[in-house]
Amino acid sequence: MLLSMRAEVETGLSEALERLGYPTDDLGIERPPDDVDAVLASSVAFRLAEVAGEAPPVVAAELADAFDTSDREYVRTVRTQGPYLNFLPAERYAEATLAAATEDGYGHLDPRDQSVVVEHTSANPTGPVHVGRARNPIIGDPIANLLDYAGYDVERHYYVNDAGRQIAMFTWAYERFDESDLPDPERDRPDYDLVRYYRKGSTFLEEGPEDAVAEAEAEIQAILQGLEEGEAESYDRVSTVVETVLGGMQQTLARLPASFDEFVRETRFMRDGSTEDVVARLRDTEHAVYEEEAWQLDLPDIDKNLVFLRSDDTSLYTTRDLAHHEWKFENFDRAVTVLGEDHELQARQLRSALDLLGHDTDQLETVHLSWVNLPEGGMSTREGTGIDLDDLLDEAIRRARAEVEDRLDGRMRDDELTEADIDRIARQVGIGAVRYDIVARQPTKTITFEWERALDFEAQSAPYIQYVHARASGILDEAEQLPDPTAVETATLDSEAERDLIREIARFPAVVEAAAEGLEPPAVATYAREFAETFNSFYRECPVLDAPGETRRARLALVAAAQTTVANALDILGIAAPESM
RNA sequence: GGGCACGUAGCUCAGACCGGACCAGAGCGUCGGACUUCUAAUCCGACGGUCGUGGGUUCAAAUCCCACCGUGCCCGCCA
Repeated sequence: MLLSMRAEVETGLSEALERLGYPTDDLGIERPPDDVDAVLASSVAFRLAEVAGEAPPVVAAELADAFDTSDREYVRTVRTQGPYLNFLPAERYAEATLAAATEDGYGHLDPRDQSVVVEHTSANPTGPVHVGRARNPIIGDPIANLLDYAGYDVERHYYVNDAGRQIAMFTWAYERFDESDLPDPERDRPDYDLVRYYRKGSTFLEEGPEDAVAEAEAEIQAILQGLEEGEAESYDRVSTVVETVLGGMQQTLARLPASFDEFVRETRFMRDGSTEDVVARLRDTEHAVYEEEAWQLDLPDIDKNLVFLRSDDTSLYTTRDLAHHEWKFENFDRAVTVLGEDHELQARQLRSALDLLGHDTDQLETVHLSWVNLPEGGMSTREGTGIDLDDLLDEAIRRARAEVEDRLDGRMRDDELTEADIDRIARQVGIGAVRYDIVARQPTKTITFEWERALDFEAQSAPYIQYVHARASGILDEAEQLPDPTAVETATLDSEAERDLIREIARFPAVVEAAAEGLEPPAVATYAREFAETFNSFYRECPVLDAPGETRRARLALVAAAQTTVANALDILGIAAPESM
């Protein structure tokens, strides 16, 4: 609803400015501070002061007079407070907000008829997903959700690196070593099973006898060549390892949950000839140079040359990724990629090379994530350092369960939680807490992973927000009959707590719009927390079920609207909204 | 050495892209209060900050520009 109100303010203010002969290019519309009784404000008067030859407050008063509120649906009055213009909402604003927010899809913007592919996670299928990698789906999934809410047709892709050296080495190791040479797997799962070969192979190459290592290198090289030449046998050997490990990784990711519409395999772009085709076209560009027996691109504004064809005529990761992105451009209007910060240079080279090939690279956006480190250092699948995401989730659920059981005695609500409820709550709260801890922070900031903080259920955390949903659900549950939200007297909702809550509900679609625009899930996380605070004040001050007549009806409608809003905000973040906890 | 990012209360962060009611807001921690009232995973209060440092632009700077300091990442015919 805030979006509609803003549109009215924009046209109204433009008209007023025009009438007075002022420029209309900068309306200075902003959100007023919480203690101001307005929904929107403008600071134009500051900038107009010089043109007008008057002090800002004088200009503001002049504008307030010129603003025509007679035909406005949502703007009731314009008031000045010093140099600021404050726009106060009409009762219709509250009515429309309640009506809109009780619809299940509240927060979804109008469809745009534009497709976007969100690629995220894309971790190499070398072993179990660790906590460092988990930042990618935990931010990538909400980015996809956000674009979906913003009206795009979204597809979620996981790009599977099945053609690289790592995978060739893994394949060799898997075939070369025997199970009896390996330690027991940490879990009875295919990715935990196979990663042992990967680690064993990696250690062997570093520490093994010289001639055996040379022999292994030759075998790895042969696998890579086989892939390059399109030999079916090489593809089969590699895919045994890749598909098995990937299957295991998907089980972990599904717990978050993060799911994908398509797993796009890198080898696809070797087999269909598109990588070769890219190479041919790159060679014809004026930036192509042949140096040290390899084809390279001397890209504008990038110091480092990009090698796109090795001296042995094989392609590189980035070459194949170029073919991959040309395919994305053919099939989607926009492409968003969520990558680790170590790919920053590679992403710039990719963009620049795509530009060279004649693509509109404005369609391509990249979100870079900084590392999640342990207090003692980084995480690595190959070295086996780091914490498996499964372990983190298990521990989170275990602690959440202990918490639920602790609270059982002091529980005021007289419902009986079944064993199944306790399981459900532990899972929702435990996993929610892990996700919120990561999604709420700016991706550019390095995270040092600490158990205590990641699993703090009382901080600014998921359970705090989930609790609001449970409280709202509890009230609605007991109310039995819900009022028609379009037929309640919103005027009875006149306390500060009620007005604040309406205001927060109304702002949700605008939050979605801005967060989608900037690809910023943390903005939704912050909103959800602020929303929860506002709801909790309302909850404390305004009894719903025991309120008299029309007040009860109106408050019930308000609680229903709040429940939908918080449920959908959590939905964007990929965090469960518990009915009870 | 070069490129990119980050630096805000003791700790973890929001605010920065788009300067304005911010002489800066949360949470944790510490201290003190509130459960006969729709779930206390809640709420209320107190203590706590030269917004890394220095300069500049502006009527106005946490926010924009420059320099410096500190930290992370990258600078492979790896991915």
